[in-house]
Amino acid sequence: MARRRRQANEPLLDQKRIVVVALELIDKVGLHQLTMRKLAESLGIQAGALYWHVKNKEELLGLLVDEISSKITWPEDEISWKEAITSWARSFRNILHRYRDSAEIFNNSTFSSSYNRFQQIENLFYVLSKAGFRDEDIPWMASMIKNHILGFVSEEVRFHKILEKKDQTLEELGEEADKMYQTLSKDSFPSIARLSCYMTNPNWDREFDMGINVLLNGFTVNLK
Amino acid sequence: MARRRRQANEPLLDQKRIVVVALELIDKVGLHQLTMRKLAESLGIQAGALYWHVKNKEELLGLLVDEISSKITWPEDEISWKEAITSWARSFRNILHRYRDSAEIFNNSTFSSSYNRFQQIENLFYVLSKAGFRDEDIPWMASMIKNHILGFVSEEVRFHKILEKKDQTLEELGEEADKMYQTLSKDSFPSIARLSCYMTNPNWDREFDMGINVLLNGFTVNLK
DNA sequence: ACCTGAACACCGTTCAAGT
DNA sequence: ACCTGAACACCGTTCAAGT
Repeated sequence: MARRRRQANEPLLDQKRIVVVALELIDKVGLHQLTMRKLAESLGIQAGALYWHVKNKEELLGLLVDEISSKITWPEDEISWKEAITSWARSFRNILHRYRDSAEIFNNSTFSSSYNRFQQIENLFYVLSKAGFRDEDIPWMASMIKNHILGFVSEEVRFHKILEKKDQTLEELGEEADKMYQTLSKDSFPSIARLSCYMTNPNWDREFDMGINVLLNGFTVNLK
Repeated sequence: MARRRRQANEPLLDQKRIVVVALELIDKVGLHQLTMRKLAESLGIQAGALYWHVKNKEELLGLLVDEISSKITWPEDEISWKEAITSWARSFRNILHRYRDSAEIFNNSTFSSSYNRFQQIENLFYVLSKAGFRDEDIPWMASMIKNHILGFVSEEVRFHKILEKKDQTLEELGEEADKMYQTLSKDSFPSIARLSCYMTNPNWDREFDMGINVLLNGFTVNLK
């Protein structure tokens, strides 16, 4: 297959390339190290040039959300609405894990028009509608599902980051735990003390699915 | 009551005063304008002095979360577990609305030992435990409730901010809507088009309570 | 139309030195 | 012990000028 040669006047940049390289950069250095200047360096251009293609950093983050959203998959149409939403939710979670810090990007991005995000919402609305829920309830139900997924994965990531940190500097484990049990003294927080083993050793996959089940059953009980 | 005079050697700063002034500053200028330098100016000291009292900005944000958490109230012990959690959730939501951008602060703060946050978790665990749920399920159930509240309020705030912006620069309304219906053309997104009236005109109070109900009923169905 | 070069107005954090 | 002064190593964004 003949590779297309770069035209003399062909621009070095376009939004797609910026987005792809930005995601690669985040994968390497993390979201809080993604700067317009470092992104420009990765692209081999000056920082100012980015502003010809995107309005500002906020818009760039919106484009990243859109790109990531495009990877989320829906199952075939043959199954029940509960199976469909569960399958979609799992795909969403997997994608959030595939792109470093992407849950944080989703949380911080101000809602704006975005084709692939709307595609996901459209599908979710469609499935809930076909399931027989009332039009006026569907948007906030969809929103609850989305919030659960993003909140859940955010917590997973927070947890993993703490573990990583403790592997690096092992003395912080003791230091942190000390601080805990200084102010916290088991007497003041008996329930936390009793349940702490379940907090520090969660079964993420199971709890994610349980959460989805709680929502879907809750919807059925309340609204059907 | 005699007001205590400032001792000659009494420090200008302590964590409590820093936290209070930081919250005031956020109330005036918003979270993304809270900088260590502006905070120092509000306190009448140099920026570097802050680092004697807090490790860094992240720790400061953690202290803010703790301070805000201390304002959330639990009802008396006489009522059912569902009423208790509903009442607490409403209080949490009210507090998040009382402190500007506080949902964002909660979302971005990495979990650390904090007395008042633990107080809330302890109470939530206690109520769920007394309600008869299994120990191993309580932490992720509590987490779901928290995620719903934070996600819900975050969306409320996003929504309000969009409305504010559109009041200021009214031409953006048309521009934004244009962008929408250019890429979105109602044919591609029929469900969104049909439900958009419920998206742009939500009944926040009702939908918040409905969400809590969905969770509590879902818990009952799945786990009891 | 697209990009460079250079500037503007900021940041968080550190640290010797003062008191 | 607590704070100042000043620096270090950065940011996002703008914009005349080049091609």
